[in-house]
Amino acid sequence: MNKVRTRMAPSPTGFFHIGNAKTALYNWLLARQTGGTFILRLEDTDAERSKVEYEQVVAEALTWLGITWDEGPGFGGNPDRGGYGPYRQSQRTELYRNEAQRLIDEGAAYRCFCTKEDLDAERQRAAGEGGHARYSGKCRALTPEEVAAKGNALYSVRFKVEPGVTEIPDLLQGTVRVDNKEFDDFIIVKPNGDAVFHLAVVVDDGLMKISHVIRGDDHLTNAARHVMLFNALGYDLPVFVHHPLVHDEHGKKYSKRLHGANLLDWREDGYLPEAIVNYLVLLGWAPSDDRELFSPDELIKEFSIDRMSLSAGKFDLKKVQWLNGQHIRRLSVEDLRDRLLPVMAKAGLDVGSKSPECLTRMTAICQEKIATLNDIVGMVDFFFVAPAEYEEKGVKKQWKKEDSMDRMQAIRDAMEGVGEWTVDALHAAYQALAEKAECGLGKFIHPTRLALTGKGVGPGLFELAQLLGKETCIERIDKGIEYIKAQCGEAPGEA
RNA sequence: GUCCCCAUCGUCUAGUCUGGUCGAGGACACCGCCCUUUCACGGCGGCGACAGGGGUUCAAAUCCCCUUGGGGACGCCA
Repeated sequence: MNKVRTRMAPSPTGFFHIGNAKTALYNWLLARQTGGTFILRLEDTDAERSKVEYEQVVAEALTWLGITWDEGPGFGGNPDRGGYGPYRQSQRTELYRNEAQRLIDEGAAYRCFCTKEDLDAERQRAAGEGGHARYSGKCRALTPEEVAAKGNALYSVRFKVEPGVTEIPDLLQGTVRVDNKEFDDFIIVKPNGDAVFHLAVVVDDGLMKISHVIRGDDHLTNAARHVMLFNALGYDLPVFVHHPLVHDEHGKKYSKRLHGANLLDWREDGYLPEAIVNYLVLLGWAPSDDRELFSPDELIKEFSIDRMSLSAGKFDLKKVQWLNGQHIRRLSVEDLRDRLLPVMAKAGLDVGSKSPECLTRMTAICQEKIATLNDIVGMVDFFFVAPAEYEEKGVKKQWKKEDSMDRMQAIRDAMEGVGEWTVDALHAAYQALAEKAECGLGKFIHPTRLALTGKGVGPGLFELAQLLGKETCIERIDKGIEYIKAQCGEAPGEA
């Protein structure tokens, strides 16, 4: 096989779609595992919708995922990278015009003087007759004299579709055959001189020597047009791999309007890029064994086109969450801590007020409990600020019982008595407490948790108390006692 | 409507090419139980699928055909 050259060719017309990410991943994976080249190309031929800031978004999304490109456009005034540039289609218009002219000269394309209005009317009529709209081909037969007679009239360039059958060599789908009569003579250059997508991709893929075109199967029909163009232009045909689209939970193409359609939504929601990479790849590919947890490096090693799936996968939030939790657990504490810091800071927690050791410890006692980075906030907020209020359910259960006050007093005393403030010492103190009262540990642990954190759930109590420090713990127990006096004093619970 | 693609538990899938080892395996979710100071994590168990119909064959989830269902494409968007 010749050197593998794959590309990702998004159009910078908005955010980076989750489906684009999946496509980018397969292209990147193949390039990386074969020692090939991965190319980023910006398909910005639609000047109406393409915007420079969206290019930035593409780069940011790819970078977040850990996808690096070997060739591609320069950003922020930097030069392009790679010997097949430029990598922005808007900078390749000359190339397209020349190739289009070549097609005209060789009789494979022709000028069409029909106006948009003409065509719309034609389409309307066709729709009314139930048939589907297609160009009549009326300019195809224009003689050179007739063309000359048009003078400076605007024209588009159409590709001449010849009768026959076009075969799309697709590594995943097998060879797909389409009868050319399914196509009308499609436009390859707009009247303003800009290339249409079909011409641009083919010229680019051909000239950039792309070996594998891996993309969503919404392009499968387009591929037939592209094959015709490749052949007419005399370029080597790449191998195609059309993979199924990512579907939403209802089985439709994942809509742009859905949360999560924007790849960066996942970063926002506290997901690890490696988890998203893992999930996305698994959505259209399966390993030969039962493993499901893969690091990007492992994916590079294991990925293969022949184990990609043919049917579309619905996006399953629960599974991504699970996978994210798995990846979180696999991180080193320090790594996890560093990823958690910005999340905490963004939530308003003053991380600067804690020592690195303290933050590491905080991370350690939560690592098993969080599914997303964002989950950390509710797990550690009480380390930064004393609880302003207590969870209603907890108060009812822990502080409104007849013996609640006695327990809290006993807890306070026990804490006072703890010499070295360690997890083990605390554990021992509570055990003694429980034994004396002849009940389970929980009877003392839960009221304590409520006083210290204001909540019913969180990290292990002894670990959290140890980190909080003796003084703070006793302070918060006192506050709890005051609260019970004030709120629950006159109205002891029925139990 | 036309063309193209697809079809195994609720979901993602293994198994299909090279029929028998599949009384269909794994994972998420769900439901129990265990562990346990909560929530998680972890462990154990349960529920749960070859879309339907015809063939071919000694034998079909696997091969062929039809039906049905789903998706995608039919732009001077990409």
